[in-house]
Amino acid sequence: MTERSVLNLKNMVPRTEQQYEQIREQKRDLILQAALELFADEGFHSTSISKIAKSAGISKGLMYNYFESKEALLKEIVISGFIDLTGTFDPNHDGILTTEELEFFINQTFETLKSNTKYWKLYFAIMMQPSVLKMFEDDFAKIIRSIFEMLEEYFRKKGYENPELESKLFGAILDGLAFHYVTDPSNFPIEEVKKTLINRYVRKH
Amino acid sequence: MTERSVLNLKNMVPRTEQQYEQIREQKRDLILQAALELFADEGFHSTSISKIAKSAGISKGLMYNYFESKEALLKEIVISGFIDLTGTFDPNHDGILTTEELEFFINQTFETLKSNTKYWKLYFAIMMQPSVLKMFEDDFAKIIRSIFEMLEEYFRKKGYENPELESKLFGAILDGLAFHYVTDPSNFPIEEVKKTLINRYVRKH
DNA sequence: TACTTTTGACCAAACGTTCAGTCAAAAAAT
DNA sequence: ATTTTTTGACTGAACGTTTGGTCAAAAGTA
Repeated sequence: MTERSVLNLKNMVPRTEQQYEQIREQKRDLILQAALELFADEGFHSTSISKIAKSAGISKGLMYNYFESKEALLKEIVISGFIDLTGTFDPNHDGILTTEELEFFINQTFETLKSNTKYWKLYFAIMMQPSVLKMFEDDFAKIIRSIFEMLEEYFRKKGYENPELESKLFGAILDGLAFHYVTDPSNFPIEEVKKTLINRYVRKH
Repeated sequence: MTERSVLNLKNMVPRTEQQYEQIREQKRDLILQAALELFADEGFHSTSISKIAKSAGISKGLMYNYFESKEALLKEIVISGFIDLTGTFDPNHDGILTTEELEFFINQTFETLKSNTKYWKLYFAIMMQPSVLKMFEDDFAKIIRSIFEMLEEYFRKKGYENPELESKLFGAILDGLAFHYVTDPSNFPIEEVKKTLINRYVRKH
């Protein structure tokens, strides 16, 4: 105590920075979680800042201590989620997709589909709204393009007749399955579908 | 004019009513078209009644002469569009899907995808918002269920190992392709994908 | 005149955002 | 040990704006 006061003559801090930082981070996560849930369930425009604040157990005003705006809040949720989602593709970042990596990616995708359904919902909703999508497409485009290039190369290596077509078909199938799953999870045989997909694209050829 | 008044003795406002009706119908279609376009591009909540009115070339107040509310307007667009879309499935309404009918349905689906992209966009956006979807799910559920039942029966008849799984996979693939097409039509090889799909599901087995 | 159609000013409600001020907690001074 | 000072998380009333919806009046048509 006396030590500190000697050491911190200039820096007069009532609560330690660490403490503040910890409180802030926890609360930030709380807000992000509440916002994701509401954005996914009710849509971006139908979800008011007040509703998010209430769901996170804080005041409306405090929201603006943590996030610059409602848009900035959405942006952080969507972009960080997208990076999480696509991060399991080509995990060693060598630009080449092996059979094992593709199987791993499919497995991971279905795993996040179950564990993070809310994010997938939000993602699909955003992809359908050009006025909102503009906020993200720069961030998305690069990642998506590189994924499709690697997929194409994978199918070429595997001897498919039309690799470009096959890569787009594969992407569409994966998104279609995800779409149907989030629309009605209880009636979708996700495990069997996953097996079928792996059999069709990984084991064969 | 004198001619007309002679011809219409009993009906005090006869031919005029016809004219009015025709004008009304035309204007209604104009509004529906403008609204579909805006709802699809900007989203339901971001599209104001004023914007639709301006786009249709009429006043805001007149909108309420043609539609009870903004919600009723959306409802009519979505439901009538959905009926149009699914009407080409089992066209003779005998509850049984033939090979030719399935091929016809796939062709029709891809045709509407190209000619009615805006509707598909709106449909996907709505499917992702439970709070909005509630307005429609009663109307959708019956149709969707019957389609999947017929698909399942089709695959059973064709000798597929797991018809239920296969029908859900087929539905997901079709929606996935539609989703990717409306997201970026210019980069999607829709014709080749259609051929591949028909080859895979109609010609084989 | 009798009618329908059309307009845009108007309303209450809800929105995102701001901000003056409160508070508990901890450091510093006593 | 006690008191004072300093901090930033936190609140909610208030703001300007936009919204879906209404309505009296004007315009058009017979």
